Amino acid sequence: MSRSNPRVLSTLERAGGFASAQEVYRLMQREGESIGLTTVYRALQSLVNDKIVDVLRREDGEAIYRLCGEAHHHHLVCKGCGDTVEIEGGAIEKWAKVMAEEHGFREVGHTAEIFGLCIKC
Amino acid sequence: MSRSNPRVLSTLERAGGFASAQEVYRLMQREGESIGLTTVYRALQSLVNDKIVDVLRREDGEAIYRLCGEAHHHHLVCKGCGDTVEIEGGAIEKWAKVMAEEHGFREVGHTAEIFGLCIKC
DNA sequence: AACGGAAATGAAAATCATTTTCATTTATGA
DNA sequence: TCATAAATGAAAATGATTTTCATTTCCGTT
Repeated sequence: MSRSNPRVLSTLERAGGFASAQEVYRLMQREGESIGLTTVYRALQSLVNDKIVDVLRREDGEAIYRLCGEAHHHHLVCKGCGDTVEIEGGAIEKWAKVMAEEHGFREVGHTAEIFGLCIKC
Repeated sequence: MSRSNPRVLSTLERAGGFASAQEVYRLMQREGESIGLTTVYRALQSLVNDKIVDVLRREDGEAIYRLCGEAHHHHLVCKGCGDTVEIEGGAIEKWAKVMAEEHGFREVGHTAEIFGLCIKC
């Protein structure tokens, strides 16, 4: 059931913990690993399901994957270079909770991301 | 030079200020407007260049456009039936601003969504 | 060791948004 | 009126991602 291919995971780690499926694939090719693009996609999806990996979007819409700690957090992403800072989301948690209650929603989750230009860009 | 087709802009407005290129196109078709998909894409790009329109990404990577002036709001989406409630995000705005400043980010935007099960589901 | 079914694999084809090409039409201004 | 630039859109190209499907690998059971 678990298609979380460990070779894909370790390649993603080696990539600095931040790469697209295509990049992971190319990296593995270059390193002589024998793997199919499809398998890379499936492994990444699986890692996302297992919450081992996070998925974001580049400005051009390409999905990028990265290792993710267990703690629930949010991201501050640079539109220019893609640099990412993990940030605290206490305010969001509260906001989501309040809003959901106000409208009678249960089993509530949320997503939140901030993007802008970092100092270097 | 300005390809900011006014018909596209007005359709985007009518769409609630939030739609993908494909959706704008379909909407215009349905309303009997004669326009090509290519032109819709070009018009939207142009509107973005002119800072009349903002571009974001859906979770699936599709680009969605919205009027810059539109009151910025967020969504509370039901996982069961898909019902959506527009909600105020004052807390988020502040949070995003503070976080961005803390890390020296400029030209900051954000996305935030809450999902859960509504009363009916 | 041999068998059988479930899961994993990957090549090739399909999908889908978006971009590019290019021939045609429309607008503009000298 | 003419000439040239800009706009248009159909069709083809692109590129990421998903699906299909035949094959292979694993594993537990005889």
